Amino acid sequence: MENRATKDLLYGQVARIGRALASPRRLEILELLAQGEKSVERLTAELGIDVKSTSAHLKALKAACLVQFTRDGKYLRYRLCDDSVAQLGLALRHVATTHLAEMQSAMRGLVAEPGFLQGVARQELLARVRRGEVVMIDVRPLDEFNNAHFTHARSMPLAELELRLRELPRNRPIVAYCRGPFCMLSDAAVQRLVLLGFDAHKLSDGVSEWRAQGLPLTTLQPVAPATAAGQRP
Amino acid sequence: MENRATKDLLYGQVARIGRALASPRRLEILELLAQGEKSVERLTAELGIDVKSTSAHLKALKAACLVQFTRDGKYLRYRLCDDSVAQLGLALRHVATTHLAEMQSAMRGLVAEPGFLQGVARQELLARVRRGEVVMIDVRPLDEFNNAHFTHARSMPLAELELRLRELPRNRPIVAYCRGPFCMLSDAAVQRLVLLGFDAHKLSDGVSEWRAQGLPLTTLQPVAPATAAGQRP
DNA sequence: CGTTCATTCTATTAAGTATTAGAATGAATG
DNA sequence: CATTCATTCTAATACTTAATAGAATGAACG
Repeated sequence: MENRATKDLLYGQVARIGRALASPRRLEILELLAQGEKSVERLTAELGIDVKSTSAHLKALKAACLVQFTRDGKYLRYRLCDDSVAQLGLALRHVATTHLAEMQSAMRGLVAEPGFLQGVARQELLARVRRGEVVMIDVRPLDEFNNAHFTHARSMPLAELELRLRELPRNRPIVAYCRGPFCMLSDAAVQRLVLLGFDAHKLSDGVSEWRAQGLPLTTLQPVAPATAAGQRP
Repeated sequence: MENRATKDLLYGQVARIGRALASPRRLEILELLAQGEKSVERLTAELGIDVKSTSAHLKALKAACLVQFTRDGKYLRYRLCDDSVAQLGLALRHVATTHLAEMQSAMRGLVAEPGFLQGVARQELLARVRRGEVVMIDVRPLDEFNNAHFTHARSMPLAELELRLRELPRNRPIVAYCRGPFCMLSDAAVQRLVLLGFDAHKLSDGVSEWRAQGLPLTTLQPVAPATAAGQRP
């Protein structure tokens, strides 16, 4: 049956992508790369695993054409092939959080979305930030902020938070965001700020979520690198 | 490190979905179910595999909460949990066809998208169909047509094509579609019709693609069954 | 009760994967 | 040339998976 062979081939190719998405580590790498290019060394540090292991995962992602790299001096800088890869990650997370009960309970452990945000549409939140009624801080490392951030957000990396407390207002709400719903940088920031008496809240959206909703971002590059496959440069 | 454990848990859950998508068979099942509910027996026939094997794959999809079933007499009727599952399938196929070179070459074997469709926006095609300038046929089995089809398309299952040739016009273009870009029902129909002298063309879109673009569909059910998880009813 | 649809259990075979670790290699820097 | 970043190769262990097949079980039908 000719049909069978062709279908097996087509679905087999798609399944290669599925296989690349079947590892927690690789999903984490994709989320990190969605924040901007990163070297293998940097990824390794963020993941807290062996370099060789990172390299192996990157190889798998490259085989599925989800990431590319270019050499930059001694460093290899990896990035997502394309904005559609970030969208795929979003779709996957969306299905996961909607359908998997265990996921729900795991996320309850994280800092809850604040009451005053739950009822507020993203557009309205943005308007308040723009009017200065709410201060929005981006607690990711500075390079990720520079690569793309919510318009009107201020960079305030978690690592520098303690030293820069004076920059934060005590008379207005503060909203912190980071890489997305699974990233815990903003949880840590909010927890600390609340303890210090600030009116701090978490926004679980990250840049990918914001972009998918067509909300305003300030980006270094126009939108996406957008080329074909993950070949040697 | 508490962070690590939580992240592993979260990404581990998402990776379960990735694993479910890592098998060609299961992707094929998802595409079939995107056309509407089907019994295990029916799926088994379409896939051309062992019933036990179908059952095992369905179990895997159920574990990832991608499908649900209800009993209907002797039959168990499976369906996608949610429209977001179909969207995930679309996102996956999109990345695959864009990035994987081997996929491109495999698809070249299929009947090419006709020239007169390539430059035509979907809206314009729909307008022509509505005005009767083009006849659009849905060559999937009737139950799939009944579940959801492009508005103004006529049902003309491939199995009945030879017997119903007189219903087709010889003075106007015919556009055939089926389950999506990987389905070969419309390829077979177009090939046969062209051989018989009809001006027939393939539209590679299926109902999922059409829906994602917000184009008009006629559906049996409002939009989606939409409930929680794939538990025993 | 016998039949059909579907799942489960058993078991085997074969293939793939993650993790870890040590040693070697390649590419660019200074 | 020594160093750093990164990959590759090797190897061992352990786990997971797919396909297949025979036997048993459960659920509904008539």
